[in-house]
Amino acid sequence: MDIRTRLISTAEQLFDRYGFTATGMDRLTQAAGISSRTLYKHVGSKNGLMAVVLNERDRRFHRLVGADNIDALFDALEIWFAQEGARGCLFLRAWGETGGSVPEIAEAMARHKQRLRQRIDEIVVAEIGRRDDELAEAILLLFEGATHAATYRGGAAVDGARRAAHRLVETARAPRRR
Amino acid sequence: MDIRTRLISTAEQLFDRYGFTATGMDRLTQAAGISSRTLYKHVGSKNGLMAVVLNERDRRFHRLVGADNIDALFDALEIWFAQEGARGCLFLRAWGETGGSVPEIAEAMARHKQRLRQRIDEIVVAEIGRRDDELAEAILLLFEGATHAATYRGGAAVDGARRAAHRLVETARAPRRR
DNA sequence: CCCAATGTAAAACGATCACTTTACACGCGC
DNA sequence: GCGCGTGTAAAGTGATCGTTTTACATTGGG
Repeated sequence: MDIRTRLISTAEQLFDRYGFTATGMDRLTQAAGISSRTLYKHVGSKNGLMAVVLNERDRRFHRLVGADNIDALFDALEIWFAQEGARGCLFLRAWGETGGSVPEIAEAMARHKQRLRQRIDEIVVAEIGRRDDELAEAILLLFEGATHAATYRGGAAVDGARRAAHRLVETARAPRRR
Repeated sequence: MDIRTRLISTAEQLFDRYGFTATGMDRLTQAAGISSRTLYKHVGSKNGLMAVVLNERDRRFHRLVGADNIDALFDALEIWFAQEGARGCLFLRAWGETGGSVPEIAEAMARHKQRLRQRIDEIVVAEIGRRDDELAEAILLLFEGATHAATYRGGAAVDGARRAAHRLVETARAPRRR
């Protein structure tokens, strides 16, 4: 495995499991099996590494969340949690741990959330045949909610989100009685 | 103001703004205007302080989220964010930063989430006149989603969650067509 | 064949970490 | 009026932080 890839995926795992600030560079270099000199040649700094980890995770995330219907969206989330565990959104966690004051990290998180919203917009169009901002916002909130509630409620949170999303899609499809 | 109260509310602010691990004890004692000796007499350790902060926040949170209808629930969230800003759930953040391995903190977060769910159960009963686990779960997810999405979408996230919750309540009130 | 690139190991950098200790000041109850 | 509880200030604990440096190995291409 490429040394940079190994570094990034090791860092992602340690950051996710133990937190960003709590994960020291020594622990990281040791786990990745590289010297600290090499690490700094590759990513410049700890903040740089965090940003690289987040951007790589974003790509991986959007490769997984690729289909265009509600079920596929929440299935992807369920698979993600089954594979890696649920400890909340890593982007928000990085942003929170750095007080939002590291530009590269704040930008990585903003980009990720913006892309997620776009993905959901596309799913909404595929589901009901037109744009619906209110519905998309609701699905985003359910997705975000499931991401975080899954840390303490497990996979049931994803089920609940999927069911609620379906109900909302139904009411959006049917002509509103009002 | 009582010295202990001042310590706890100062700590809560710093932890929330800059992160738990990133906030050092020196910065904390200086901001609270107390000696480190006094701090350790009161809360024993940094983890102890974190747990105390969380439990105190839980009390304050449930004092605010006291009413028993959907609007009041999300109004409370909106007020909370207006007063203190939105940086995600502090309980989940503490749990994540400590890797879930500090019992006092893990318990504080579990208690908080359990009480939140109970609160929502009561609101559901008040709204539709009977228990409805699926609806309660959905509202919890919307609440959790709004809490986290508000960090990057602002108050609009709370509006969206409230509207979605209302729609779900409507469909739960009406006899299900199926 | 040698140079440049890329890696390692290990020590050192000053700063900061959570926490303890020493020494001293005040106020209140018995 | 003395002791005790509660506070401060400040130095010191050893460990660990992120990062840089020094010195040396390996390797592939011109």
